[in-house]
Amino acid sequence: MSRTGRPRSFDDDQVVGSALDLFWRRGYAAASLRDLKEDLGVLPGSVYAAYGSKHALFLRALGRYVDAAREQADDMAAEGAVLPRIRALLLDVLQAAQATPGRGCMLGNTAAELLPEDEAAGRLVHGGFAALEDGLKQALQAAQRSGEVRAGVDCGAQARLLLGLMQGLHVLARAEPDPLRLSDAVDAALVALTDHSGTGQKS
Amino acid sequence: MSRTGRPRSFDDDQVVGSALDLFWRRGYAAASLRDLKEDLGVLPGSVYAAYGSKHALFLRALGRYVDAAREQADDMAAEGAVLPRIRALLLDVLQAAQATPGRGCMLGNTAAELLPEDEAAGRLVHGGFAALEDGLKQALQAAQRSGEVRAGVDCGAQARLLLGLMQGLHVLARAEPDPLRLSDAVDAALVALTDHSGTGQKS
DNA sequence: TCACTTTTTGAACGACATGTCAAGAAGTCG
DNA sequence: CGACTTCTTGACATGTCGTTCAAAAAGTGA
Repeated sequence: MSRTGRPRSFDDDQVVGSALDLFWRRGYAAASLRDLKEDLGVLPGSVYAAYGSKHALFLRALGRYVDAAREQADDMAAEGAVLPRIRALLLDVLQAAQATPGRGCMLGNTAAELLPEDEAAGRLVHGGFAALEDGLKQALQAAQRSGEVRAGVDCGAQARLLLGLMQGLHVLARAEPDPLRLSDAVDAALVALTDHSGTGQKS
Repeated sequence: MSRTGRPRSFDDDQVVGSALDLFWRRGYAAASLRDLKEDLGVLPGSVYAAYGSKHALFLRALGRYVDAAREQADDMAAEGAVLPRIRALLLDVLQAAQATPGRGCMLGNTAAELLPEDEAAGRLVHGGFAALEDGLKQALQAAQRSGEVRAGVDCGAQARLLLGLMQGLHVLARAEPDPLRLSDAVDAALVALTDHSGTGQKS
């Protein structure tokens, strides 16, 4: 059935998308609803009528980011070689830091600014991290079955290590004039996963 | 020579220390000077007379944190086994997250909130990260000379990896109800540094 | 066309932020 | 003691924030 009354003048997806962009760049507290008006022409009153509060809009935007992270996590164990894909994922953190500085990861940004006080945001962030960790773990396990990853490796622990490194790179890259300088840390994390028979042994 | 006039009623070190504690817990923007009054009894007017601005006081507090990080970095290559000390350093991140949640690392917090816009803070954070990276690298190189670390290891890259993991753990621990769950990621990063002749090889 | 419903609009509110300032308090030095 | 200097104090200026609200605008359905 159709609703009566004046229709919305803005598109919900566009508003949430622009809100995500704004919160991602500036953080939650530093992004004001008047800034959103600048970006979208939507006045605070309309935001309140549509979403209830600034915090509710933030959770919508964060939820969209988490959905995107979930998709990325699901694509991680796709066909083909896994390790190059994980390598590209981590190097992309550094590339993005160089191309568009000051963004970082919305999950990490939110964790640093609002957790653990903000429980609703905490649930979303935790879900995003859990999805990424699980995606990495599944991908590593698949790679282990195909022989791409050494047999003795604890894929769960390695997934947590890689996720931790990823978040750490987001942070370090902010303070680094040349983020790509950190690239060799990615390779250092990955070489431990592959087989090195006949190398690095005592004579 | 002694100065004339009414003497300060507060101790500079105490104020900077309490400011550090406050900024560390709440972040820069969310910590107001009136909060400092609550903690110390020092009114905003006195803060401005003594330090010039909220931002200047923040830089003083951040500078103190960086000094402490430098000391920690210097202690890293002390005598005795290095890897257990690095392991303890990383596990302590998780322990601290469990014992006193919501603090994280002041360097990472500042990077996430203020960088790269705030250039003065950026220089301090960069210096702190550089000191930690160099401390880890020096420690790993010393451990390599003593045979504790395998010969083929790139200590610079490993230092960046460990620093990245450390910062990442600070972030992940905020969203984790049980931070110690991430402990195995620390060991996963460290086992790659030691010698494993005769293990993990194909039959 | 005309009631009816919903959204938009812009002003306004109260709370709180940083930063300022004049007056009083509390020391030091001749 | 008394002049001088500095610090403290609390009120205040100014601005911005999230949020609310009444009135105008713009649709829908009979």
